[in-house]
Formats: sequence, C-alpha cells, structure tokens
Amino acid sequence: MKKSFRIKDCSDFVKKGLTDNSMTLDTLTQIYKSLSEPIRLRIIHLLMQRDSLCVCDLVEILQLNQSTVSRHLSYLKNAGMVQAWREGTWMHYALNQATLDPVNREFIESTMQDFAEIQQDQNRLIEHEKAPRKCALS
Amino acid sequence: MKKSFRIKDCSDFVKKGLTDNSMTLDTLTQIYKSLSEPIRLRIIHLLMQRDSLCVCDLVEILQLNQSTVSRHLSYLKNAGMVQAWREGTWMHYALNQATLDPVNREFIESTMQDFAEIQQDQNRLIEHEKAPRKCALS
DNA sequence: AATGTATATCCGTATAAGCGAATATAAACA
DNA sequence: TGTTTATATTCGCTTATACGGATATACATT
Repeated sequence: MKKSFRIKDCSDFVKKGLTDNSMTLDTLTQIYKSLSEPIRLRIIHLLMQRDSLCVCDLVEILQLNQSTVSRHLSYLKNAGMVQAWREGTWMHYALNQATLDPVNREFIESTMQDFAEIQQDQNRLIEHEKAPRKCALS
Repeated sequence: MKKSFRIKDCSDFVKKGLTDNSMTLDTLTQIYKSLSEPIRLRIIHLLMQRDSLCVCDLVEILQLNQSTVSRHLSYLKNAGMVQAWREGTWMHYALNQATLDPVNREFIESTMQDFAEIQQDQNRLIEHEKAPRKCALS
C-alpha cells in the first residue's frame, strides 16, 4: 500500500526538483543552499576528486550514518548538483559539473585543501581505495 | 538595564561573527548560506551596482519590511559579506569584495540580470535615485 | 521463494531560519 | 530636554533543516 505523502520530509530535501533548465532566483539560492552545509561540501569535494563514487564509499570515508549520507545525496540530487545511477545494488553519484557554474571552482578547490576535515577525507579516500571494493567492479 | 541574552535570536543571525581571516569549512558554508536566500541575493545584487547603499534605500527598492531588511543586512555583516558604517542617522552598507571570492562573480552577475525580481530591483534603483535623498548628501 | 546487501525513506525530535509587529537605541534637531 | 527619524533588536510564531534509529525497497544470490 502506498504510504501517505509527508510534507515534512518533502521539505527535508528541496521542495521541488529543479529538473527544468531555466535558472531562476530560487534555483540559484537552492544551489547555494546545497553548498551551505559542511557535510555536503565534503561530499562535493570528494566527488571532485573522482569521476563518481558509490554511497558505500562515501559512508565509509565520511564515517557518518548511512541515512545521513543518503539524505544529503538526495538533497544534492534534487538541487541538480549531482547525477545518480544504479549499478546492481549500488548507487553511484557524480558531480553535475554545469551546476557548479555559480561557484568559483578554482577558489574552493584550492581553499578547501587547507581544511583539516577535507584533508582527512582525502586521506581516507586513498586508504579506502587500497582495499578491494565490490562496488568498483564495473 | 541590560536585556538578557537570547539564544534564539543569536541563531537568527550567525552564531559568531567571522571576524578572523582564517577560512575554515564552517566559514565557507557560512558564506554560501548567506547567498542561499532570495532577499539576500537581491541585496547583494543591488550592492554590486553601487559603491554603497543606505538601509532606507534598500527598504524602498526591495519594498520589504524594515526589520526584514535590517535583519538580512545583519546576517550579511556577521558573515563578513558586507561592511557597514554610520553617517549621521544613516547606516551605509557596502559589499566586502573579498568574501565574494568563493562565488563565480561573472556568472552570477550575468545570470541574475535575467531574473524578473532582479530586473525590477534594478529599475526601482534607478527610479529611486531620481528623487533627492537625504541619506545621499555626503 | 527466501535471504542478504545496499540504499532510500519514515518517524520522532531538536535546532535553525524567517517574518511582521512592537520596542529599543542612536543621532539630529527644535 | 523633548521630539523626530533611521536603524537594530526583541518577541511570538511558523516553517525548514538536520540527525539517528527503524523500516521499506530494490536488486542479487542461493
């Protein structure tokens, strides 16, 4: 049976997906809002380092609750910041490069490298990739 | 008598002013958060058009409640996005250019010009300046 | 079909953000 | 000093955001 629609969880993400390509004041604020959260910036930084990452990679690297990571990824997807596709049981996420246009990419890439949390994520990414991963087979 | 400190209104702005110049992950998110609100983007756009504007200018151009405008300006000031100084009774606000580094300035300037609300603000700015203003004497 | 694994979503709860009306503060001036 | 004008802040309230634990869903494998 279909669950009833829950307004609260709807607003937990973005009110409506920004699927159309017409940029408005609200879509622009939505893009900045998706960048205004430390965990989401960490995710974006990690996705900048690789073509794509799987949810299980991110959960392990960020060392955060799976539901937390998944929720932030949904938020980013609804804001158009990332693309997602399924490969078997695994969901892969990749940056949607175009929606990063409103940010100074060079600035944030070089600035974020100095942040302790970001350096730690970077190190964990490298370490994580040393171990064989089922989600990276294809 | 000094009023008691109110936590709720503290969080209505930014928890602590970002006065020091050491950029952290939280200061970066704070900058993006200050851009993630339509009224604040409109204010920033207007301040991009002029060296500085007075609160009374903004209230009239934006056609918003004075407390709303003032609160958003406080938010921007605490996030380090704008500078403020007093001239007589009037408070003048100007963009702090350096804190716009994390954004793609050219992109948002050209993109925002296409937004209806921004065009309206732009027109009201021109109209507003045709009338003599006491706050613009100095 | 039954079970296991990966991920998304729900639920309850806590905190943050935003608004308008009202009030406080600060300077200007009569 | 009292009054006016400009601005900041408070208050009460509503809505949005975020989190962890639990549950639902989707695919894979036996």
